[in-house]
Amino acid sequence: MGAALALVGKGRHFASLGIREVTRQAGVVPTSFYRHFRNMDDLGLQLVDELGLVLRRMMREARANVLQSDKLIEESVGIFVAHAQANRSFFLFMAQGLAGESRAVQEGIRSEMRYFASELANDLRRLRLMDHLTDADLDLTCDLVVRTVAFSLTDLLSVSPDDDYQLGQIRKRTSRFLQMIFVGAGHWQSDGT
Amino acid sequence: MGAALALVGKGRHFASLGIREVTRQAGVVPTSFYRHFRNMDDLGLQLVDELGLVLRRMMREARANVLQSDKLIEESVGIFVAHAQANRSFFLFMAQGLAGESRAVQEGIRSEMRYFASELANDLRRLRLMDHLTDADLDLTCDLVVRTVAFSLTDLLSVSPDDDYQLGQIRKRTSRFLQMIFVGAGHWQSDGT
DNA sequence: TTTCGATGTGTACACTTGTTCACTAATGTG
DNA sequence: CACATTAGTGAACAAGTGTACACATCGAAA
Repeated sequence: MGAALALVGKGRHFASLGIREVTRQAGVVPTSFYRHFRNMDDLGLQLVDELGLVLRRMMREARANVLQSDKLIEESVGIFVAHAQANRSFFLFMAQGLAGESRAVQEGIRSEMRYFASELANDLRRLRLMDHLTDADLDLTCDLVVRTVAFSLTDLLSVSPDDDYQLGQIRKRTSRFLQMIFVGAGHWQSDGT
Repeated sequence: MGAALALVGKGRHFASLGIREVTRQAGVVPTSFYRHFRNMDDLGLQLVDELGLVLRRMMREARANVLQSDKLIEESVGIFVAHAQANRSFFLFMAQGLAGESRAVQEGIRSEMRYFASELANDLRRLRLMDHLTDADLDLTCDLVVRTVAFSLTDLLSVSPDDDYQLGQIRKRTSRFLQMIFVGAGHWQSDGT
């Protein structure tokens, strides 16, 4: 799994990786692959599981740091960007998987995003922000937020990991997106604007 | 190019296609490939160019039909979904390319999206909607709109092309997203919040 | 009608690929 | 200690891969 991630991190697309290639990168003979996975799709699925852990770690850190801040959004986006940097290959894999060729991986990643969105909704409910929204509309908002952040992965991962200026731009732009969404949610009348 | 698209339409990922595979699908001998393209990346780039034409056609149709409607958003989303259905493989290719393995294709698709966003901004300016926004903030809004619609491709293309119920759900959800964004833009003060 | 440029063909070569099978080394449990 | 499980090995095979080169076909311009 580490080898596959490493190749993805080097710019390859997961769908184009082969068994031999992965085992070569892992410094192991091709047949060893079958001790752990049935095929590449299987490997992909297990990567999705690990991705879930990474996302949960990120969420925990966000919850710990964000509450005491008055700039919820900037702080959260900052943490997201930091994690995306620290786990570049994982997030690259995630971005690829959304339109990947394995239906199962695709569904796995979507499901992680749904979970993330629902946790976000819970947090907002707990903080009594957006109290005027129905549950359905709060879910809608959180889904949109998560999508927007996820899309920013494609920006994030296409710039050099140490181009601090561009990174800052992306952080700022993503924060503005979220601000605009929350302004919209703040003025949203739950019965058709 | 048609053969490559056909394979993508069948669920394959563009990054995993090989020259021989494509020529086989095209009913032509492998060496013929080199009469038209230097390699697969080259083919990808030419596909992006054609994708540009498809998008422009869509934009034209949207402009023709949307002006006389009071439901700008629903109408536009409807046209988008219809085109995505009619050119499934093209849009599949677009969704894949955003996180694809060819940097050039990636940049090409982004650039199409930028163009699309800027045209949208022009239209909104011409219609004198969102007149209170600075140019920069209008661009921001349109970028967010285009991203949101683009992301909905991953929903759209993962359901069966003739599951009308799901299709309707996606159309409705995407419309709500855009409504929320425009409510946000409508209440946006161009100097912070 | 000849000539030319674009497209397609057939053969060939050196690799790479997924998967199989029987075998060996390491690991931790009774 | 012995034993069972797990992980890794090496050789083998049929099939597929990218690419090179010389040759054939065809439509249009001369």
